[in-house]
Amino acid sequence: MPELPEVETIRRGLLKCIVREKGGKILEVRVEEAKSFIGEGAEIVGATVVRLRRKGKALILDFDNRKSAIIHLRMTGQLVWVGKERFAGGHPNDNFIAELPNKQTRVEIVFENGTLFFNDQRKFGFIKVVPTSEVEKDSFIAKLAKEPWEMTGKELFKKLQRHKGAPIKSVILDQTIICGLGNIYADEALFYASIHPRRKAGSLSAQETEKLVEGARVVMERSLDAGGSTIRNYVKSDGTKGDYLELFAEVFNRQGKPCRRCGERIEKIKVGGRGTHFCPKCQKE
DNA sequence: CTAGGATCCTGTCAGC
DNA sequence: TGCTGACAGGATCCTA
Repeated sequence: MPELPEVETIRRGLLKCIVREKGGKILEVRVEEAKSFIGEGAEIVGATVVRLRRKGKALILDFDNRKSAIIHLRMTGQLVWVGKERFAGGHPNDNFIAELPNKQTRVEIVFENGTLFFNDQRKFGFIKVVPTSEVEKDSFIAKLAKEPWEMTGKELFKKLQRHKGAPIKSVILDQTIICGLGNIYADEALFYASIHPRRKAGSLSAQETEKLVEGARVVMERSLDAGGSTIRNYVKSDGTKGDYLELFAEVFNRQGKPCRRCGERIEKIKVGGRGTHFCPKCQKE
């Protein structure tokens, strides 16, 4: 579930918790689910986090011993820091505020000043320890395309021609084409650009493609602004769950509700096996 | 090479 | 109250 803005929000939040002296050294790594941790926990015991990076939806912890941890949350992963303060991000469920560890806790990284919990209901996510020099060679990282802020409309337009028969929604979900969008922001970006999600990628004009890249930037920035504060509120709260989607989503999860641009009812269909939300009037096929 | 579907896994919700 | 099937903010693997 977590897409680029959620991962970036986690990165910013964890900067204050685990980098250098903030979290201190790692004392112990507890792996509760073997498939959630690739490598040996012992490789990072005694190490300190010196840098937190993000590549698309992947979070990268660089340690002071030439090792790095690549973390991918996939659908239901979440990271919860429990120290003096509590900070949580990723898949929004009750684990944000629940007692930890619990049934969904897959890995615990115990620092001197707190513990980082990696929870993941569906076990699709993972933490992978590799030499820092090998991060860029990782099979997933190496294939990542540019993020929308670095990509021009022209570049995307050119890439679309190689997948001209596929629905545009499916194409922009492919991280090797454009990096960072997931199911929410793909729908939101298409709405922004007034493009029907089932349109063949090859049918988009250069101008539409330009608008689509712009939309990707805008909707993710909007979420970044909303997400950061909402997650803080979420954690600080007494247990009330705020739906931060409501703060920025125009179409996602709004099926049956009126389009904020034209009043038409938002529809939900299936595209490439994924639930897809759009306005039939603003986004003509 | 591309496009599309199945698959990994657990949990929740709607409908009977 | 069970049971069943659909679905879930991701990515990869397999097949045609």
